[in-house]
Amino acid sequence: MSRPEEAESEPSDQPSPDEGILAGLNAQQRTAAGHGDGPLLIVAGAGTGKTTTLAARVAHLIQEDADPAGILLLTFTRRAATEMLERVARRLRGAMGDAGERAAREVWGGTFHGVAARVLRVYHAALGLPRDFSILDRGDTEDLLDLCRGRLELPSASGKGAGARFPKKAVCAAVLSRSANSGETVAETLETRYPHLMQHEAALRRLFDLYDEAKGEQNLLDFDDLLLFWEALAADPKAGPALRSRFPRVLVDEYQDTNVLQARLLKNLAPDGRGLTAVGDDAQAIYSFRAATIRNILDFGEHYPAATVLPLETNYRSTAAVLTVANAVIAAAAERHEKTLTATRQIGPKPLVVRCRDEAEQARFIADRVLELRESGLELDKQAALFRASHHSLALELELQKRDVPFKKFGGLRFLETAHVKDLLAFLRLAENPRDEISALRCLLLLPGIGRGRATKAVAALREAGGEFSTWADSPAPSGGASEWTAFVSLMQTLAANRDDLSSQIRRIRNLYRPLMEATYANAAERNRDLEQIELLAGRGRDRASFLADLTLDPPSSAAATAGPHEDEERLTLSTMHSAKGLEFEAVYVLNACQGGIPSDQAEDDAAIEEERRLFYVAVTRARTHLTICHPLTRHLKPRGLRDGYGFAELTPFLTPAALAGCEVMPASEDAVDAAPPTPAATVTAADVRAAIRGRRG
DNA sequence: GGTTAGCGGTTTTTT
DNA sequence: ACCGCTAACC
Repeated sequence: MSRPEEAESEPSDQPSPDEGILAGLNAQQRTAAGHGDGPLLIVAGAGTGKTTTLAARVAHLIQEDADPAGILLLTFTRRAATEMLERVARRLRGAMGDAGERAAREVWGGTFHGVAARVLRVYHAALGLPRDFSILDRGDTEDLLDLCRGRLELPSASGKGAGARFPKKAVCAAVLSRSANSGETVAETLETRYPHLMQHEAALRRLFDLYDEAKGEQNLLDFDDLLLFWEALAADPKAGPALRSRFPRVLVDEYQDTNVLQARLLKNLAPDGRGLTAVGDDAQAIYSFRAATIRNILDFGEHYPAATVLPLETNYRSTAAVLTVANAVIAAAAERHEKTLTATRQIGPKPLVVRCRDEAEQARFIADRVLELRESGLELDKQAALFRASHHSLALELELQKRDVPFKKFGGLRFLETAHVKDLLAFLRLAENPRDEISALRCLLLLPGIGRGRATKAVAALREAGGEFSTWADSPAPSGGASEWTAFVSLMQTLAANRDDLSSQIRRIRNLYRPLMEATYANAAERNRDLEQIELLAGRGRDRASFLADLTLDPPSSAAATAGPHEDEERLTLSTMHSAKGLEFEAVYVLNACQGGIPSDQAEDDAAIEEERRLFYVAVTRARTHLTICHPLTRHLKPRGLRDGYGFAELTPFLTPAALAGCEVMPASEDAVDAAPPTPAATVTAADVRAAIRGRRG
């Protein structure tokens, strides 16, 4: 694709041999990539070639003789790490040939959690941790907490009595995780975020203690443990120095979305900041719900007094027209690092703000426009629809389905979080770690004739037998499901031996599970296809433990993204704004840009509204050329305590007059011009009016 | 005693 | 779609 309108071309990862490893970078990028050993913060605005710069910096370090296996590259997603390391390899190949490419593969790249797991598998012995711990995802954490709550005989979550209500498992997990990630005590977290639960502080702390104990006994670590154990190792007076000399270089991407725990970990990995590089943009901080704090990036200079702070301000992604609107959106933010992004791409259409009658019209409009651009040569792969909450895309999904437009959806309920997928994996996880009681319970409860009572007893028997599944063969089969029980016990014994190829193990599980699934789910055939995907995903010769860990730490974001019958078919992207972080598209459609859509109606205090503003900014800055912001005039409302209904929706306040001045505002159809503004219900009804008309006729 | 079916009240964003 | 409760059923 040629883009003659560009004043400057995007930095390239294929340097010509005479320009050296930093070839193709602009002056600001070159300074950042070539910086020495001191602590470095790169404040990189949206689309300013952050990935290019970071990749060049890693390549530069390796060329300057840093041991690639001593470089940690911490990114927000695994995909970001993979992409970055590919770019490092490309640069190094130019400078060092094949040896350079091999060096790039030695870098330890991944998410904080992924790298933590890898570090702990290597250094487990230093902490007296077993090497083969299993990793709990969010759902597992909740289930185990729930189990512990039962053991403590705490009041249940939905008791009818008004005062006695104990928080639900999801809330308990949120409190615990927030406290771990923010560095606050449980009491502080309750006070600041959950004041209505303060009466339960003592009970919650007992619950969390028991949960920790259970994890210890069952050889489990949750997401937060991965970071906490890594931090403990780094902070240790004996092990810490060894870890530091093993990894003298640490580079962190998306630094604005790190939390107190992660900052503490980094401080322990590089106490004076030597070898530390952080890259981020305070204007794109959108993860405070995960305890991320913008203070990390704003206070970098105070945490590391020797720090150099370098900005990247030349935007290579978006046209000037798009950037004008983006700059106006973020200019209204309450607190921010002042920086001005300048565009290199001058020519492009004005962003559109489209008034739609309702969500259905919004869906039709977007589908029309996607196909129109597709006709003019812009592939579906280069277009994306972005929304605040996963369910906002429902109407659009229906419309696309109707018109046979292929799409893949990111964000929201994950493939791995669906019941049938979790069921299948529970068998594998139990075989891998027979002490894992959550997985054991899940498997047992699937079997006919086994409910809570028998399942609990079977788990206890397994524990006492030291994880030998043969102990189950001796106990009597339940009356209602003798054959299933026998098949299950023999399956577990086979899996425990771990002699078959992983995909044949999954095949065996599916054979047992399929009839059970057919009895439970109406759409068993569809679900069975998902399970086939897992079998394919497992591939050949895959190690079971690492397969399970990878799946937990880097879950496939959608079933369609994993594979499917038309794997390489081009598809439109549907994504939550959160999941679109770091990506770019030629054409972006923002859905539900209305009050209650973005900002979400869940956002209440000023800080939350500011974060919604940054989220909207993230969405807008994903667009390279075509930006279409849709605003339905009526919206499905579900206010607390009221019945469902439709209400008038105002345009998002984030499109300030200054931002709107850069846009072309248009209705999607004639209908969309005159939708009713908020009007109180009239005292007369249509029937009254008809009666009056009749009366007037005499 | 223990399992299963049915019902009513919730569901932002994610490693 | 999911959780937790209640009431029928073995």
